[in-house]
Amino acid sequence: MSSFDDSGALEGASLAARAMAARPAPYLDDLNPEQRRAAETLDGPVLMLAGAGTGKTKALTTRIVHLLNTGRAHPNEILAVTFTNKAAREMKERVARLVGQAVEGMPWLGTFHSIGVRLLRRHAELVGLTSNFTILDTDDQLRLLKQLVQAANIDDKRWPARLLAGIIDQWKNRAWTPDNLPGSEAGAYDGKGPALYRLYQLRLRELNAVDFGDLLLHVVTIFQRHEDVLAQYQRWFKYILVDEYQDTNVAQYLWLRLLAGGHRNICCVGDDDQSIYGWRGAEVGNILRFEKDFPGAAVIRLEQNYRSTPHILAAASGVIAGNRDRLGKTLWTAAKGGHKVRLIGHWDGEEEARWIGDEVEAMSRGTRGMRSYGLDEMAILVRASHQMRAFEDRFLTIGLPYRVIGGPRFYERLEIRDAMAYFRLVTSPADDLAFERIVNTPKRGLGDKAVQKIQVVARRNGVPLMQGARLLLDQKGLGGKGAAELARLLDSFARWRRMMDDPAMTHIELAEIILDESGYTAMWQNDRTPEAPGRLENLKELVKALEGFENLQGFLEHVALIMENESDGAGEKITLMTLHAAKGLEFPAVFLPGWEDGLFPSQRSMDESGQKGLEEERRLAYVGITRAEEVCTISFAGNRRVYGQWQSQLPSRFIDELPPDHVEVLTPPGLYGGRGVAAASVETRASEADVYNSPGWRRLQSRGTGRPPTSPRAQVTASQAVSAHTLGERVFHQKFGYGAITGIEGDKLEVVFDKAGVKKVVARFITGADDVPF
DNA sequence: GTGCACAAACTTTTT
DNA sequence: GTTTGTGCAC
Repeated sequence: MSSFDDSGALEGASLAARAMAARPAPYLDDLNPEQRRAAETLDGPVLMLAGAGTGKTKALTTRIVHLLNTGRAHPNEILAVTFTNKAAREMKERVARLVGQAVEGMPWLGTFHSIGVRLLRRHAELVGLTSNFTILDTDDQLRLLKQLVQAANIDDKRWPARLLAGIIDQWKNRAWTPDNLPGSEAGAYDGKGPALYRLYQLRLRELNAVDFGDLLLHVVTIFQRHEDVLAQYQRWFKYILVDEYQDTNVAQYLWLRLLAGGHRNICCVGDDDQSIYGWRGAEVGNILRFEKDFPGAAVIRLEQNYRSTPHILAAASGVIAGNRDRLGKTLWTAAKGGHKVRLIGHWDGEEEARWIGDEVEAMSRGTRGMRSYGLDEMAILVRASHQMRAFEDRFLTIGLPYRVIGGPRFYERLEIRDAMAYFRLVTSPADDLAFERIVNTPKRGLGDKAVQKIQVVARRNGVPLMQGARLLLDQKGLGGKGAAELARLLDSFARWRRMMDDPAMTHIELAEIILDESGYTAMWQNDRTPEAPGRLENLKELVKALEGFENLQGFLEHVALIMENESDGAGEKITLMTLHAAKGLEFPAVFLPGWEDGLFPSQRSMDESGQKGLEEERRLAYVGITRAEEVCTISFAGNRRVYGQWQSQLPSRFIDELPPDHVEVLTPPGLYGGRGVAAASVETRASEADVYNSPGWRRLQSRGTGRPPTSPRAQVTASQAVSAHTLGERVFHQKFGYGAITGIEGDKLEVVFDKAGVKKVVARFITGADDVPF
């Protein structure tokens, strides 16, 4: 079975030999009893239910080491799958650290997708591909689908290609090929979904391309149709380990079940309470029914938490307790003391950002009896990425260094994708999508019409576009400037391809030559827009990234599978990211802003998936809280701009679910001052948009959080009773229309107008608005 | 064929 | 408030 011996196999063997020689297993002493059981129960199916912060990676990596140490498997006979490259990397590092040697010899430790690619490259011909197939990203995929939709004469206004892309994705997640698509799906996409799906798969095969879903689906298909191939791998992979099992979709589940079918030595690690990828096809059901799938499975619960303080843990448990359908775990900790979860409400999103910015600065100095926290120890976790904006704006103005994780990824940028298209086209001339992308970038006078002509010729002759273009030129089907430019481009590609085969030329030089001679670099150099320099910078970085690879092909594959951006790690910065991106991470201090109904839990999630959606949102809340080690600060705003329109917000229902004993309610800034006579009268005028009169806040107050039932909002106005106006009051302005007062400075008012935005106006131009607020 | 102006649709979450 | 798509003038 030499074909299995990948590059690392040699080191792998020596590593195993070395490990085997070391009989004792001191590494096991480091584990608690449950972790130890998880690491030592090597044979047969094992389900490790590992709560947040319970040391699951430790247990998992120790298990790998133990497998090696007991001589049960060579490093290259262990299949270990993770979801993210980061998790894979971490696991490799930790195994290496435990063994005391680099683990290059674990070729089958990787993400589902990267392992899928490797398997598929080996057996591509079994699904009608050749092993040098291209991996399309979502953008290519969408463009391809758009073409098909338009060709089918479908009104893509009513039936956007995007929708179809989503539908097909879901089908692939469920391991439904065009051939085994259930009848229930017949009506999808105006009844044309199934046919288009078939067409799409056909087209992909013609292009010798696959999308992300195919990386798993094709492999499943191969395993199902070719028993011999499956048997080969069943024998080879003696032990299987799966991380984040709660995130697997049906295709991945089938993939695993097929592979584990023989010996059943499969160990799945997961936490049903942290399943947050249902929208991507993940099936919590997979983990819930593991014991049914693998009768006699050992179920091991890791419940001792080593990360968070008791208050934080209690808050998280309180929230997650609202979910049904749980396997049930009770996290506990030996730790004592610590801060309660802090809760604070704000007037609007900007004030929230302002407060958090100030608080971050204060905490980095050390306040409120807390130790001082470095910026690297703090993170802000948001539900949706657009929430980051307010923070970025604020942090830029106060000069607080921050880092965004998971924003627009490097490889997704326009210039990178263009450059990649050039590279792709050099390595695989049949890549029509790449061709279409760059024929006219930079502008060569080859617009839609020219491209259409090329397509006609190519289709008629059954050849890729590149060849079709050549034919078109030969038949003089194109005139003028366009023809000359096209000829030049084709010649260039022929030349670059020869260079690629020239051993004297490195792929880095080649990449530079391509970008240069194509005029692509020049295009940006001549561009006067402010982002042009940054794009050139990115192109340089792209070329630099090539250094780590042997050739262009290797690089292209790498980029297709790397979804995370390697953001600059230099300097102390506070981290800004989504809750999804934060899974698996931990920070001493965590801020969780935007806990408002509709935003979090997300309205869309609830509309689309009802109770199931709400439960997933709740798990997201759980994930968020459990990221915090020492300080967790939850906040919400009473008003927020949504699509540029101001909306009043209610505190999240999850806030009601926080156990009061473990929560400390903070007073927002500027809300001190005496409570005078004005308070009572003012309160009656308070608009419904008022945070502190909202049902959620009132519930909070009445639950004995140690605060008198007086509305804090009343206190504000008391101190400013000199003004005839109050914060939050609805007003009318001749020119700007209706709005709400957000700031008072003497006779100057800051008003947020429904249509006109924030304005500073003088009080006498304002009249009260008696209509129903918001 | 290119570039600009305006309208509309839109924002979860990502391998 | 943003991005993306469409229509129109050059």
